[in-house]
Formats: sequence, structure tokens, C-alpha cells
Amino acid sequence: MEEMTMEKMVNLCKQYGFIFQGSEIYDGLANTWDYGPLGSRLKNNVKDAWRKRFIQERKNAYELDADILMHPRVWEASGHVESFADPLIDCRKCKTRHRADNLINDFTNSSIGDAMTNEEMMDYINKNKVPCPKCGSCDFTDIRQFKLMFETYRGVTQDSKNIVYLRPENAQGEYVNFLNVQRSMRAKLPFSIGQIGKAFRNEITPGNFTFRTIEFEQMEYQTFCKEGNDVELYEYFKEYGKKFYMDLGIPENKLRFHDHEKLAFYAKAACDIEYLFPFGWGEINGTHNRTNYDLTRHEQYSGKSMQYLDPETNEKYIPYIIESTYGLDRTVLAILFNAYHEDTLEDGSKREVLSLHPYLSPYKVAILPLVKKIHSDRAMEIYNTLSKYFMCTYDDSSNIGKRYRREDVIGTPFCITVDDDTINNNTVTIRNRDTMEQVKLNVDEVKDYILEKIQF
RNA sequence: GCGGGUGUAGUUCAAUGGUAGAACUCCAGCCUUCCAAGCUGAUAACGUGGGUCCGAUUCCCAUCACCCGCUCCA
Repeated sequence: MEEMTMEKMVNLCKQYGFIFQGSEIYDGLANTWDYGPLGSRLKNNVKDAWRKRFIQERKNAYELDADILMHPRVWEASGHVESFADPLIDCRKCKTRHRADNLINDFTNSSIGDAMTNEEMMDYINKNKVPCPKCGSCDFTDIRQFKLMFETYRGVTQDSKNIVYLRPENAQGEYVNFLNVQRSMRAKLPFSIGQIGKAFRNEITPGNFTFRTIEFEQMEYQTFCKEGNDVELYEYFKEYGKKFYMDLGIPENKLRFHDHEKLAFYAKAACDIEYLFPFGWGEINGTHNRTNYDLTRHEQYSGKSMQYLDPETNEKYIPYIIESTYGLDRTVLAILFNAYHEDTLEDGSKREVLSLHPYLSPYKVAILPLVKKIHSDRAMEIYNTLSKYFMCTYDDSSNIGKRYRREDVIGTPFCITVDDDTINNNTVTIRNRDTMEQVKLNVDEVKDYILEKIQF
């Protein structure tokens, strides 16, 4: 069997309407991708699966849909305005790019660069003849601030007073609404707020199809708890995340935990779940113990109390937060790679199959009249009935074998063939994508048969 | 943003300084009662912009996009 490469996946996604290059007719806009008819179905099904596991099936879990645009002070409180911009510097000799602060820190084997302004760093580099780590020369361009947050303007004039940012992460939406959700839902700690939504980062790097894009969607889960419960919850959500991926059909040997050695300023502990992509292990989930850092900062910056009154002990305190973030686009990509395989049939012919969990499949059922002229009308009746319950597709072109193969490669779990028996005896043949087994069912039983099989 | 590579139909590939060719896919039809069969027909491409030239898909330059590597990714 040929190995599935990123290039083949990009082609397959384009060919069958999963994912298209963004703005393709204008030669594309780098690192943007549009989800086509099947891709959006798949993506929405992943979201629904996540909602089911993380909101519906859990107690004390609430969904939120916060705005992308937030008050600029939010990003000062979160630390993004300060730290989400890299001071970049280029070596004129060998053309390599470096972060100026890292250059100084590595040179001095300290962290003095962290506290310096751009001017101070530039002075330091020139005075101390800090060499380029690659070529050893000291001939650098000026420091340029590379802002990782997208900026736009609110109102008619474009000045710094009305800059608003496209959110670089969703988490702050949950944090600023912590008290609203807690009060309106009469929630007691520990409770969780989940949110699915887009975030934007002005990244430099091109990145492996939809793995790394400038606009991306996250499924986030913030659990608010009392200090002391945080360590246990952190471990719990790591495992819960892994279980979620395995429920989606990803085998354990394609998943691993990756603990962060270098922690962000807000985090006490951080661990990724990685999936084995063709380009190597890549992060698809991140679980962080953010302590009470974020709420404390929001209390400082907003002047509003973020304290929780514990009804059991009458204590007041700022909760700890365990964050578990699922990259939706990355999860979809991992699911696609995991699901794709080629089969060799008994007669030696090949078929391409997307063995998606039926819950995730864009179409649950394909309705196929065996002979177009004879069975189309009855098949269309069945389509009209079943499509009230789940996504169906209808195909009457060319021969039946070809239509099976088409459904295989887009991951449709069931094909219903309408033949003379349907017209005479009201029975259809249901063919299973993975096993290729066929069963005969009365038309009236089909709906329940399918509904049972597509549960997550 | 740097270095290298690649841009021809939906996909995979040809050829050519002078009307761009095929296979598969897709579409229409014929045939067909369960796994990519066959037949007929149709649609469909030189990434973009300059330059050289009588004439550029081909040569040159720029640009855009993609791929590999670096850098980056609290």
C-alpha cells in the first residue's frame, strides 16, 4: 500500500470537496483554507461530538459563544499585548533570522534580554558584539517588532485609540464571563465553560496544510476549581482528552502525551496530546494549569472582583483554571489521515476508503437505485423520507460498483440499494462501508437501523 | 522572512520559439439486477504581470502560490 502523504491528502480533500485552498482563483492567500461541502459537514460533526462529550454528558458544564472582538484591555490583562510580539532581527551576512531577546539570553547564558526594550537590546548587541550563532559575524538589521495579533480599527478613524484585536485565543472570553456564567447558571466549583470558535494569529510560518494557519478554530474547555483540586483535574483532563480522540477512532499508538519543559509565564504545568502525522508528531490538544493567573490579572485590570464565595466554607478566593484546548482544524486533519486507507479486494482491484466514525461522516447514507430507469422514483421517495433524520446523498450515475467506491472514499458508512425487491417486497439492501457486508431490511426499519449505528 | 525546488485540464503526466496531447476523473447517452467493465459523445489547462522576439506555454525578470529545509510557534 502506498503511503499517504500530505500532498495526496491535499488533493483528496480538494477532489471530493472537503477542503479548498483559500481564495484559490486569486492564486490563494497563504495559509488560509476553505472547508467545502463535505469538509464543513465533517467539521461540524466533530464539533457536535465534542459538545456531546464535554457539555452534554458532563455535569456542571456550560457552553459559551463569546465575541471575537473584545475590549483591548483584555489583551493587556492577558499579557498578549506585551508578550505576543517577537523582536526579530536578521543577520545581514548569512540572512538568518533570530529573536533579539533569545540572542542576548543565549550569549550571556542568562535571561537579561527578557527585561530589555528593543532599543536596549540593540545597544547591547552592538556594544558587546553579540555574534550571529550561525556565521559568527555581528552585522544585524534593526529590531523589528513582529506582532502576532491581528489588529483592526473600530470606528471611522484609524488611530491607536481605537485599535481592536482579533482574538489570538478564545480563553479570555470564558474568563471575562466567569462570573456571568457562574451566577446565571448558579454554578458551584468545580465547573467548566466550553467554547468553540475562531482565533487568529499572524504567524510567520507556513504550515503543513491546515495544521498551522493564520485563522483557526478551537474547541476550548476551561474548568474553574479551588486551588488544591487543580493537580487532580489537570491529570483528569489529559486522560479525558486522549479518551475523546480514541472514541473518535484514533488508535492509541498514534497518540502520545508531550509534557512541556519550558512553561509559559501563566502556567504551572502544560501537556500536549500529539498525533503522528506524516510530517511527524504534531500537537492536537493542549492542557494547561493556568493557576489563578488570568482571573487575578482581570481583577487587577478591570477593578472588578473575581472572587468566588465558597458556600461550603464561606471562604472567598480566586479560582484556579485548568484549560484544555482542542485544535479543531488539526483534529479534523488527524481524523482524515487516520481514516484513509487503501484496500485490495479479492479480485485484486483497489478501493480507497475513508473509515470515519459514522457519527463524523458527512453523509450517513447513500441512496442508490440499482437501475436508473427502473428504480429511481422509489429511491427518491426513500431519500426524501430518510433525509429528514440525517444527511443522505443520492447517486444514479454509471454502475453500482463505481457508486460504492465513490461513497467509500468520502466515508459514507452505509449504501442503500433500491432494486425490484424494494418495489415488490418493500426491502432494500444495506451495504456496510468497512465490512462490505450486505443486509436486507424492510424499508420501514432502515431509519432506526441507521440511527442506532451512527451514535457517538 | 531566508535558501533550494516546482507551477500545463479536477488529478497524474507529455510535447513545443509558430493551431498545446493523453490517461484517469467528471458530465450526457447507450448497455447493465450489486463492487471502479464496455461503447458513443461533451466539457476542461500553459499561475499572474512585464521584457526579448515577427511570434513566448517554452528564453529572461518580477510577482503569487505550493513543496523541502531554516527561522518562528507564551
